[in-house]
Amino acid sequence: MVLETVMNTKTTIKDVAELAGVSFKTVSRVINNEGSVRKETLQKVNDAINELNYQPNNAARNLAGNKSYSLGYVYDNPNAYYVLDMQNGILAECRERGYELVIHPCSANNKHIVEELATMIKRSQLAGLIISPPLSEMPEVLGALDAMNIPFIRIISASEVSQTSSPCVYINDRDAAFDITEHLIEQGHTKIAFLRGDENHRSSHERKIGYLNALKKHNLPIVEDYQIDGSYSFEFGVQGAKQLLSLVEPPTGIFSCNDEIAAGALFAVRLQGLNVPDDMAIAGFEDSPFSRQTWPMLTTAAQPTNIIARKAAASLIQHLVHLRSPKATADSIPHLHFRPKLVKRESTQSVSSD
Amino acid sequence: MVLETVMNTKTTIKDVAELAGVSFKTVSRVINNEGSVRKETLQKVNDAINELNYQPNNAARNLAGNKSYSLGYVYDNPNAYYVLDMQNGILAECRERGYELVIHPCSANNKHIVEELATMIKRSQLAGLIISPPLSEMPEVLGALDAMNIPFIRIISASEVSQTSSPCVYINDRDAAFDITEHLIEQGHTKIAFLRGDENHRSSHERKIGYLNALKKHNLPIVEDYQIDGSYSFEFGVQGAKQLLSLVEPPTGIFSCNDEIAAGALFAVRLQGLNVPDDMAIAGFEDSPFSRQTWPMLTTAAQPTNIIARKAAASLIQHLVHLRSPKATADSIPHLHFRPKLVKRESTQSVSSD
DNA sequence: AAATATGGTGACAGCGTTGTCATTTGTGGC
DNA sequence: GCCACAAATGACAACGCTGTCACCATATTT
Repeated sequence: MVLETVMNTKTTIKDVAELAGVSFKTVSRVINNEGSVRKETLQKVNDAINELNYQPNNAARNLAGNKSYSLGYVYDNPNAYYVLDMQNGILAECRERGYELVIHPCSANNKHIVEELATMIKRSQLAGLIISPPLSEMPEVLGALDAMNIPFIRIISASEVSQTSSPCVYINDRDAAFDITEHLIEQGHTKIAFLRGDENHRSSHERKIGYLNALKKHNLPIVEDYQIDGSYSFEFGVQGAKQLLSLVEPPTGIFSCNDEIAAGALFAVRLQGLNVPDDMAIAGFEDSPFSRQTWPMLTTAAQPTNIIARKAAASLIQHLVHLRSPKATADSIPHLHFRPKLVKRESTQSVSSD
Repeated sequence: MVLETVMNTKTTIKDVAELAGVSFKTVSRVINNEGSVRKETLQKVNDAINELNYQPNNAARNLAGNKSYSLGYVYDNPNAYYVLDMQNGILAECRERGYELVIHPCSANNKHIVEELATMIKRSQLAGLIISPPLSEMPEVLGALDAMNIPFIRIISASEVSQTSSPCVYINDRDAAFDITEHLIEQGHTKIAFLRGDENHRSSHERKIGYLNALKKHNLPIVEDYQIDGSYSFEFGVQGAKQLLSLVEPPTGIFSCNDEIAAGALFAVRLQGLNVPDDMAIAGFEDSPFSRQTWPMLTTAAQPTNIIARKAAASLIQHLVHLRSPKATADSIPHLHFRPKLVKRESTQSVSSD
C-alpha cells in the first residue's frame, strides 16, 4: 500500500466505482456484504477499495440508511480502572464490527440526566446504549430510554434474572461476596465486619446480602456494629476501620465492599501498628490493579470487566442487526451471567499458614 | 418541557421551520449563529426549537457542510487515571462547544498505527486530533498526520518550546523533577536514586534530566548505580528498589518517575522492614489517586490533567474555527505551558521533623 | 421455442443538513 | 414618495451513501 494513498483524505464510493468499472451502488453492495455480487466483480471492487484505501464515510452511511453505526457508553465513573476496562472492551467489539463509540460520563445525581441522554442520543443518532452501574439501576433512566424506544443493554448487579424484560448482563456479586466471607470464616474468623459501599449502587446491597448469607450458613452471630455503611472510597475505608477498631470487641476480619475501601482499611489498621492478616484480615472486591499494590496484597474477587463489556457490546450489536433484518422476530437480547471469582492473597491468610 | 417532546426521537429542521413559520434555511442560520436573522424571527425559531426539543443531526451537518464536529483523542494508555482525566477534560470542552469525541486507544508498538489512524480519521471524518504521550512524541505519527493535513494538538513533555511548529501543550517535567529532587536534598539526603519509567516516554527522560540538574546544582556526586531504567509500573518499582537496597552503599532517598513506581518501591522497602521516610525517603510523580492511598502517603508532583486536556481541546477547536472562517489567517494554535507542582507528603519527611 | 424465474447490476430518489445564489423586505437619502 | 442599497429570507443543489425498483442477462421450466 502506497503511503500517498493511505494519506489521501477524500476518496468516495464513486472513485472506487470508477476504478473498478462498476456503478457505485455495486460498491455499496460490497461494503455492506449484501451478497448477490458476482465473484469476479467482488474481486475488482475489493481491489479498487484496497488500492485507494477507501473508507466509507460514516456520516453519510448513517444519514442515507436512516440507521446508525454508533453506540453510546453511559456511565457515572465509579472507578477509573473499571471505566477504562469497560471502555476498552466495548471499543474492541465496536472496531471489529465497524461501529463507533460515543462515551458519555454523567452524574447519577444530575436532575437533568434524562434530557441529557435524550440530547446525546439525538445529536449523535445513537443506535444503542451500554449502561453500567449505578446508572443502569435507576428506574427513571430506564423508563426514559424505553420511552425513547432506543435499544440498550445494561450491566447490573443481581444474583438472578430479574422480572424486567430489559436486557442485562448480570454480575452475581452476592455469591461472590458469599465466597469471600466464607473464605474468611475458613481462615478461622468468627468476628467479621462489613464495610459497605455507596447505597445507590446495587452491588453494595448484593455484596452485603452475600456476606450475611455466609454468616448465617455458618451460624455466626450477626453483629450490627460490624456493619458500617459508607461509600466506595479509600477515605471511608480508613474511617470505617478506625470505627471498628474502637469497638469494645473489634472484629478480626474486615470484608470491604471494594478494593479501594479495603486499601483504606488496610492503611488505618496498619497505622495502629496491627499486623495484617494476623491481627486483622482484610478482603476487598473487584481485583483492581491496586489490590496488588498494597502490602500485603489484597484478597479480592475478580471479574473480567473487559470481557463483560465486550460481550455486552456484542450482544447489543447482535440485537441491532436483528432489528434491522426484515425477518425481525421480537428477538430479545440474550441474558449473560458472570460470577466474580475469589482471589486469595496475603491480606487474609498469614504466610506461615500457607 | 413536556416529556413527550423530549423523547420524540425524530424531529428535523423542517419540523422546526414549519412550527416557526419560516424556511428551514433560516432555522439553519439560527442553529449556526450566523447572525443576519431578525430579532423576532430568531425568537420564533428558538421557541420552536425548544418546544420540539430539536437537536440537529450531526451526521447530516458533517455531510452537508463538508466539515466535521468530531474530535479524536488518541492515546496509548499510560495509566487509567491519566487517561480518564484527559478524556473528561476533553469531553467537557467538547460538550460545551457542540463537538463529539471519538476515542482511540492504540499501542505505540503497533506497526500499523499510521494506517489505523488514517482509517479512523476517514471513517469518522475527524476534524482534529488530541494526542497524549507517548504517541505525541513519535515522529512517524506526527509526520503522517501532517501528510494527511489534519489539525492536531499534542501534549508533550518538554521544558521549552521545541523547534517544530506543530502545536503543543508543554508539560515541564524537567523542572518539576528538579523540584522534587531538591526537596529530597533539602531533607538532608545526599544519596538519591532515580527509578526511570519507559524509555519511549519523553517524560522519563525529562524527569531524569531534572533529577541530574538538581544533583549538579547542589554538587552531589552522580552515581551510576543509583540510576535504574525500567518502566512505569509497580513491578519495576519493587524490583528497582530491591536492586538499590542490595547495593554496598544503598541510597537513602528514591525519586521514582511516577507514583506507580514509587508505590512499588515503597512496597519493597517496607517489606525489608525499613521505615519510610526515616530509613528511606521515597517520592513519586503525577499525584495519581493512589499516591494518597499508600502508607505513608507519597510526596509527588501534581499536574492538573483535566484542565490541561480541556485547554488543549479548547485550543484545537479555536484553531478549527479559524481555519473555517473566511478571514483565515495562518493563525497557529497558541502554545500552552504547565509545570507540575511539588506536593510534599509523609513519604519524604518524617513526621517528627514537621 | 416460448414463458418464467433468478442472479446480478444500474438509475435514481432521498436521508437532514449547509452553501450558493436569487429574491424579498426594510431603510435612508433625496 | 421614489430609488438605491443593505439586510433578511427562501429555493435549490449538493454532501456520500443506502433503499427501492427496474432492467438485463442467463438458466430453468413448460
